[in-house]
Amino acid sequence: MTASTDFLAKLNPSQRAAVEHFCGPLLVVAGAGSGKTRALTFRIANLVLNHRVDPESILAVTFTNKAAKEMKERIEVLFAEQEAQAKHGKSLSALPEYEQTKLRSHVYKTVTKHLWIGTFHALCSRILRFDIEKYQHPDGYTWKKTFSIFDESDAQSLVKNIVTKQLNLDDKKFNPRSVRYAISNAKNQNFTPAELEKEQPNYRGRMVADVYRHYEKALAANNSLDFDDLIMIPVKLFQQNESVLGYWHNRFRHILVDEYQDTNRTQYDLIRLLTTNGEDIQQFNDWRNRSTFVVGDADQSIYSFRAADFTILMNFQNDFGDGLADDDTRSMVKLEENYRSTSNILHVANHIIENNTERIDKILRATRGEGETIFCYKADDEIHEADFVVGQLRNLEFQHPELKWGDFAILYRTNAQSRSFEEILTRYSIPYQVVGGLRFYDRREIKDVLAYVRAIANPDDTVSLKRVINVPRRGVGKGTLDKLDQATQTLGCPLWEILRDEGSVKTLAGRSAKGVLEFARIIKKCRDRLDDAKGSEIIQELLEDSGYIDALKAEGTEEADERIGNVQELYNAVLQFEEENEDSSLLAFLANASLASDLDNMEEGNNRVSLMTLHSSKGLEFPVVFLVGLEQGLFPNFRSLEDPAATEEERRLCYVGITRAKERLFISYARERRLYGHREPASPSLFLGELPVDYVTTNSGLGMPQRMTTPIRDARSEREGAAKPGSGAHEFDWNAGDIVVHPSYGAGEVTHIFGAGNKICLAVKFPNQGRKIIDPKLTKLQRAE
DNA sequence: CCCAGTGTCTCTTCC
DNA sequence: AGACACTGGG
Repeated sequence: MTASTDFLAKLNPSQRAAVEHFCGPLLVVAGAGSGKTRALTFRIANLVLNHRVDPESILAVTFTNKAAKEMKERIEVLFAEQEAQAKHGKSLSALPEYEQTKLRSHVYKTVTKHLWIGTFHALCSRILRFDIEKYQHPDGYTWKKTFSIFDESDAQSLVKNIVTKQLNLDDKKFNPRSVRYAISNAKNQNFTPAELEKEQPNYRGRMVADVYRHYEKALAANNSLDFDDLIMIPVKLFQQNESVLGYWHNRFRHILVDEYQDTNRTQYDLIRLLTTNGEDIQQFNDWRNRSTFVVGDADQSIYSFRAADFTILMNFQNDFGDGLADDDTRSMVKLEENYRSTSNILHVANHIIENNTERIDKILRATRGEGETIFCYKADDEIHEADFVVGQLRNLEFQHPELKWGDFAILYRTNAQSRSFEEILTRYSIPYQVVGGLRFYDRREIKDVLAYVRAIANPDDTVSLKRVINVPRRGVGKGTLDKLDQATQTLGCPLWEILRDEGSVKTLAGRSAKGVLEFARIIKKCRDRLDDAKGSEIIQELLEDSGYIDALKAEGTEEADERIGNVQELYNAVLQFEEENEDSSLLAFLANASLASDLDNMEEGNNRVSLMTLHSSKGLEFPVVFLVGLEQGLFPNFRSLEDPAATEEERRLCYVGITRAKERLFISYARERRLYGHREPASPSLFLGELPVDYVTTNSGLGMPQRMTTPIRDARSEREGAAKPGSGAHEFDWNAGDIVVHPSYGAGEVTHIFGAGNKICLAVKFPNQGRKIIDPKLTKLQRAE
């Protein structure tokens, strides 16, 4: 392959600086629509083409599987283009189709196949397939390569069982869901049960830690991991085993992380360990042939509910970087040109996000024309709202021949809001796709079949065995299951150890023994073929043998037919997986299925209106966006109303939604909405009051939403006064531990200092408000003694 | 052991 | 309104 720089000419200067930065740390602060995916893909291409980096030593972390797939695709095209120029002196598209295919498959074999691109979860599960057997849990548990990945409902029923059955706790006080959430949170911060207990030294903390301990034991007994383990266990393994860490550290010399503002503590630890080989981050400076390149935007941090912490991004300069101010630093680049949206849309977005106090200074410059104004619609109820949206949709599609159904998106805060839109879209026969909600892999029949497969691949997976031991009905009821359970507890062995032994089953199960033995026979038979048969063959056999399909056929209902169809689709997915993947084992397929999100199925070019939550929409863009349900309690969600930090996250979510739009943006809300089957009055969202009046047209005059007076507003007016040049941060020399007084939050303690020079930001902990990030240039802080 | 009928809770957001 | 867990009669 010939070295080439002409593809870099397509980049703007800051993009180019980011892409061409070779070794060392780099933070790319990339606003919405500033071409960060482009920077990432071009960077990978540049590393391989111009710096001769071995594709195997590149690790790129994306936020979704879909993004990973797209990135591989784009890199493949980029390389094929280079080769087409070098070999044929023509552009790729000018070549005959068979030449194109040939080139692309060559690129696949030599480059893209060897790149590790994926989500934290997918990449970590790959690492674990190599190394999990070397991991030692502090309580002595170990795992095998055949581990299962439990989904959220598996995890929750495990927790419920521990709370109610094993520890006899009151499940009102220790609601399994919130306990599970607390455990997940602990794992996302790389806390062991003991560390969690230390963090919360009270009765509840002790109890949750105890559940956590039992939960770990149960996972180990099933040779299973939950989602959080996929990341935490590699981290703990790296911390305890130098040679394992050394291997991966040497292998991954160029690390790229997208959406860095949404990483949590454990994910950060992983990146840090891989970069420094376990050396203290402050001491580490051996960047020869190595880079750690992260891209993010603190204004788009929307995952704090799964322990994402955007101060990790703000700390990058101190952690990995040179810690110098913007003008001098060599470890930060800002992408501030927005290529996506009209300037009207951008203005509205910028205006909204300015209401947040927790942010770093960033300008998003428009590169496009003004465009249309934003339209804000007040509806009577959610049906009327859907009528409005679909009416606009049809109008625009009719009037603008260039607009296709696939160019429209309806974005909402909660999945439950999709229904009213679906009904009306169906009525007008407009094709649509709902992204999210019930995942394909979460359907009952799919989970059943996958439970069979998991049980076959992982003999210790008792949870899966129990799920399907009586599916279809084999006369194995609760009584029998209890007896089997008891036996496993007494013997301390997995369920399968009992099932495999005919004598034991006959003794324990009595009349049900026949069904249990039949089940055991099926599992065993399929398991025996694991080594020599293809996964698809085993599944086919399983579906016949188990009578699963026959039982559905016998039902004869429309619902059962649909389930049969879904199972068929699953089978097709296995076939496709085997075709597309190097490692096409059932284990690999299962991992893929566990980590698949509904977004991954979303197809572009199938020309359907997209319906999805704001969270799912991150990273996407649409010519026309409808942002719906802007009501207090819905968006911002009622759980965040009391907490200013949570409200700010909702506002970032709103910012994400607005910045998805390229040409047109519609915002809507209803006066009344159905909730739990009852009509409830609704009031306009706080965010409506923050829209810049001159940029918005409405159907009801703009007096409507009352502006809320909150401390946040006060902080803003403060800011306008203070943001003059001259009033600098140089006056003060800030230190961690300083006590300051904030105009609206009162006294607090400085805990961190971000940035340097006149670009300094402070993290201040207020007794009642929690931690805030404050720019002392914008908000006057008084120093207290 | 299985089914049908009743009661309970829920709507954050996702890998 | 709808999904899901629990209970009691067959």
